[in-house]
Parts: sequence; structure tokens; C-alpha cells
Amino acid sequence: MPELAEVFYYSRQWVELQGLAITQIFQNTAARIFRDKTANHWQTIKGATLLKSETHGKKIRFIFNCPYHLHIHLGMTGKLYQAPLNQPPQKHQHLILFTEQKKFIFQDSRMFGKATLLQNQESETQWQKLPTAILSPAFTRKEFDHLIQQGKRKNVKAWLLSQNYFPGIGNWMADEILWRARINPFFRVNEIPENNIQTLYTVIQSVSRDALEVIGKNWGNPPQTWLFPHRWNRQGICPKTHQPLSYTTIAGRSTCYSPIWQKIP
DNA sequence: CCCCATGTTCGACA
DNA sequence: GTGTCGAACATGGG
Repeated sequence: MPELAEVFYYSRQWVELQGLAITQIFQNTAARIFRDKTANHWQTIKGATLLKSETHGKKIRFIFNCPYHLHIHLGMTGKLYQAPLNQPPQKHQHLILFTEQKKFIFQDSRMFGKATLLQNQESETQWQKLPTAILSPAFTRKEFDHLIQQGKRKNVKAWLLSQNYFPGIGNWMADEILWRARINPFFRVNEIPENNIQTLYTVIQSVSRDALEVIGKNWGNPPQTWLFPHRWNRQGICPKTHQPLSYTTIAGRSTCYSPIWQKIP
């Protein structure tokens, strides 16, 4: 489920961990989410305190006052939340950080997510190497043109889904972006009409911003003026044309678009 | 039973 | 080297 805004939302569910000392750790060590065995020093965060957390695209990291940082990727079904200490354990809770007051939980049924403990220096190095965030001032039109050059032969949807280029964009965001920019998802990047390029550049940023505003803060429901609420059932109606939406598979992902609105020239 | 799923990675192939 | 495609990962929902 999690894309840019959902990942941010979940990262905030652990915000109250900040300043609390971790008294105990529970790990379902057999769970696939621990498959990156870069460090096996999980017990060192026992007694540590969370200083801060941050997200970048779909990645989250937690910085403790100890030699290791916790990196989390939520995969398809991962979620972070807190619960009272006396709440009985639930299925698929693979990592639990206990404090005196509450427990902080990483739950993931399909286990495509990941939890990794990285030495501070290694964590820093990896974080510095991440691509330009869409909402950072460095995401300039010039930078965007560079990404267009790199992706020109690719299918536009596959290109938007590349985390190296557009960190945080996932399947529903890619569809929302192409719909708002009126670009047909079957296009290749170099087939995008010239006068749609600037729109696309703008829309990538506005969809990211809007998603964070609506979903990132309180998991609100996006308005009916977005493609979002119409794309889930197979009989959606385009809010622009009031005609049925089309459903197909592109780049191996389910794709929804409005055929007249996102017309082929 | 069937098909589908908001993610990523890897191998096969044109 | 490029890009595309399908499968795989593991589970639950309709």
C-alpha cells in the first residue's frame, strides 16, 4: 500500500518514540523482513533513545543515540503503529520496540518490507546517495530534463515508477500524474508531446505535495476531483470526461487511465 | 477454487 | 548495453 505519502504517514506513527528509552526488543528473526543481514547487533538499540526519524521516498530511517540506525521499507503491506503495552500480540508483528509507556510495532503480512540495522557511517553514506527528492529545491526543470534524457526509450509509466528517478512515486501516484498531465500511459518518454513536458514536471510535484497534504498528515480521503477514488473498482468514471475509465497492465502493473482525456495524438 | 493487490529484484530474451 | 516481460517473494481479500 505505501507510497510517498503513506510512508510518511506511517513514519509519523512512531513519532512518540522520540525521547523514550527502549527497554526491550522483540524480533521475529525468521521473518523475511530481516533478510538484509548487514548488522546483527539488534540488542545494541536496547537502552537507546530515538533522536529523530526521516523519510526519503519510500525509505524511512530512525536515528538513535547509539552506533546504529534503523532503516525501514514498508514493501507492499508494511505498517508502523504504536499500541498499549497490554495489547495482545497480533499476527505478522515482526519487530516491536518496547518502552516504559508503549510499544512500537512494525507489522507486515506479505513481508516484502525490510528492516535493516546499519552502522551510523554506512547509514549516512547510503542516505547521501539517494536521488533528488521530488519536493526538494534541487528538483529543478534542468534536473527533470536530465531524467527525461535518461528515460527517453522507456515506457512513461515504468519511468515514473523508477525509484532512482522519482523516489516515492508508486502505482496510484503514477496513474494520477499521467491523468492530470493528460499523458497516455502507453507512451514512451520521448513520445511525450513537447507542450506536455512542463505540465508533467509541475504535476509530478503537485501530486506529491497534495498526497502528503491529504494522506500524509491524517490519512484523509482524496477528493472526488482526483483520479484516486475512481480507479479502485473496475467500473470507474473519469471525473473529467464522465466516460468509463480504462484498465490495463503496463510495466507489469495494473494501470487506470481515461482514454479520451489521455488521448493518443 | 479463481483472481487480484499501492513493491522490488532477478533471470530470460529480443 | 537496453528495455521488456514474467516470475518470484508471502499473505489476505473478494
